[in-house]
Amino acid sequence: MNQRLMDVPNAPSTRAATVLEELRNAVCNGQFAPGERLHEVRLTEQLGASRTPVRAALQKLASEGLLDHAPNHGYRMREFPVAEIVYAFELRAVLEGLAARLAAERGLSSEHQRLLEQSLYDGDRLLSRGVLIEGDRAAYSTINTCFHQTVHAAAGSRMLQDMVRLCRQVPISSPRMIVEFEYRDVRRRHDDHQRVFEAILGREAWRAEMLMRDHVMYLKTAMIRSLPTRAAAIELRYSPEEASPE
Amino acid sequence: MNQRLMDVPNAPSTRAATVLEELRNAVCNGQFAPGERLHEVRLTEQLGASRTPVRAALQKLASEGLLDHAPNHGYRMREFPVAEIVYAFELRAVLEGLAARLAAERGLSSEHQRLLEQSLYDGDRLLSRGVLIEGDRAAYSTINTCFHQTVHAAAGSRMLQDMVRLCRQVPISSPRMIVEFEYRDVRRRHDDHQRVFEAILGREAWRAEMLMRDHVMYLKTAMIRSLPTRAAAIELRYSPEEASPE
DNA sequence: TGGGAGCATTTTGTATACATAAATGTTTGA
DNA sequence: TCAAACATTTATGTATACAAAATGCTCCCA
Repeated sequence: MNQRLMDVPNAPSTRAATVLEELRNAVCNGQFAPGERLHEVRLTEQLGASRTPVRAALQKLASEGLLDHAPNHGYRMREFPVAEIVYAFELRAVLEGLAARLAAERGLSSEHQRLLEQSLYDGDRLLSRGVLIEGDRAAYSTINTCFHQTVHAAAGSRMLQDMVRLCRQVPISSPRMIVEFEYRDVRRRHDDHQRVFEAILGREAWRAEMLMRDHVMYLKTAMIRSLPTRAAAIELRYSPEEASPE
Repeated sequence: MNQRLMDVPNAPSTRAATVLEELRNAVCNGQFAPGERLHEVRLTEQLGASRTPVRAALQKLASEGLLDHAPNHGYRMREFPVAEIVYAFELRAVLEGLAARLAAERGLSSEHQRLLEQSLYDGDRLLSRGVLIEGDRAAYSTINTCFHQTVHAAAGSRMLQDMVRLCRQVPISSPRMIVEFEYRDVRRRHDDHQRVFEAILGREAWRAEMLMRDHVMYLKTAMIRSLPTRAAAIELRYSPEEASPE
């Protein structure tokens, strides 16, 4: 049986959870400039809760890598240079590649298989018209998320799931990254999904890994293509700093 | 110049930092049984601080994945089945592989190159006797850590470094994993380092990734070999659960 | 005997007062 | 005019009191 079917979806029971959710949204949507300080008392007024839950939220976000914290100096918004955003995609690529491989090695549960087939079917239907219309963007995003999350779940490692989540919540700060959404592009991504699914189902571990990895790398290149200024692209030709390690 | 050379090494300035350090050690060394509850007040007495810093430490450890937390139900020690520990090695393998590739793509700073050469030189010296003596274990551990951390730093991604750190602090609970420490074994690992370094220095990105990845996978197999009971090994022939995803 | 309602206890969540450290601004001396 | 030291302000760290939720227990009743 499906446990927890009747749960109220994500009703934050405690004030700490509410505050955390609001703060995370604010942080991820670029409400704070890089390096900006987040004063506890100011947030207190802004969020309508005492310092305790606010501090809890700040600590959590800091440990997720979104904020910086120095003892007795409070929290600051982290800076996310373009290079770090690109690295997040590289990380996702190897992590999701690993997830696909593990899923192939373990095999799919019937429920996971059903979910994957469902999302492939929905994608087929969406693309069957040959053109994309208003609202398809959100619909495909849902389908896409379902496919990926199911693969992560099928890999069976909580740590892996957590890490992918961390990669995905990196604030795409400056250039409000708009991933391309032309028919050809979505078609390509959907075909990728199809192949990954076949590889997992056929227990072709190595192939599943490579396909998924390249699938995410494709997103990376799309993101880089969408960078508005040439300056951002130049920022990517980083060179190693002479800073001392660790 | 080397900045921060005269720092007192890791003197935890605040009580919260002290408590966090102590609690993390306790948790990682298996002081708590899987599923055991960690009462705030009890820890308060045990650690000699009020609930505030204790709670902060608990929250941090929970967000690192070492503890579980349910609102109004407190914190519990997480369970780490053998499979999850093996997954941690798989994760390390792909993450450190990525680190080696990025280091090769970016190129080494002179300081990073120096550190890598130093650790290789030290390893050579340690192994030149042809046998291992008392104390070599700790010495090689230091050398090994230096090599790996330098590669991570050379990759230039903080998120990557954080994730590797998470992988490395998984509590090796049940079978107090003793990695083999025979001469042949250490020799092999040292040779791996040598090759990885050459690949990075020669900007052979793909080769660096594969070599590092396999280097860590070798550790994984050594760990599995060292599992005491056959029961643990059987535990690895996991099959997908029929649980509902997400 | 079994089950459940209701109270007591325990434990966590929240607010807040106080302590302490940083940052700021001002005064004073050369 | 500048700088160093002191005083003031501000912000974070810590402790604790109170509120609310969960747990466990007793006792009653069918």
